[in-house]
Amino acid sequence: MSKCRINNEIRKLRFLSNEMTQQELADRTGVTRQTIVAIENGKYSPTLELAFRIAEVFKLPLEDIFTYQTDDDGKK
Amino acid sequence: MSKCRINNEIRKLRFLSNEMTQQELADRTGVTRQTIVAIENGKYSPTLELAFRIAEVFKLPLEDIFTYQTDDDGKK
DNA sequence: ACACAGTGTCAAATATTATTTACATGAAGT
DNA sequence: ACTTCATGTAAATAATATTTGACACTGTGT
Repeated sequence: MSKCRINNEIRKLRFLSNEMTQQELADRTGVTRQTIVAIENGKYSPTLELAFRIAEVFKLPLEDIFTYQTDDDGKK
Repeated sequence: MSKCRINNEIRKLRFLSNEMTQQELADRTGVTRQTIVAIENGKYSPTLELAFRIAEVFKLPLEDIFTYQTDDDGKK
């Protein structure tokens, strides 16, 4: 198919949320800090469930945090 | 925390999409039919990546297909 | 009766993601 | 210099998602 990737705004959103630390986001989503680090840095993408929990912390729709990039998405 | 679950409208959407079969959705998302069955029937939730691919097939935002139910979600 | 398409399920194997533990760096404060 | 805090990384392990292959059930058509 295509090399589609998932980007996320977690790091940005942490800082906009009163500079929330990785540890706090980890606590609030029920995972370890290392998991947050891995996701922020694109090591792998989270399960749908974790993605929803993160979205909930920031009180944003999931797609405001994670974006899926397709090839035909014509971004220049 | 809470027993939060992820529901999906895949089965419904397949029928609304010209009665697409599980096999066709599987082909279009690059997974096996068993994976689609398991997700439709709530055996487990897909990875974020697969969720995005499914959303793409139906040309709908991810959150129109998968919904996360929280305890405090809109309950009075 | 027979074949076939669509679906459900099950078990075992593989792939991917999550967790733990531990160590490292830089910035800020004492 | 020393400590604390936030962050990055790596390896081993646990947990979950996905695949493979098989078999069964129902409805439809021949």
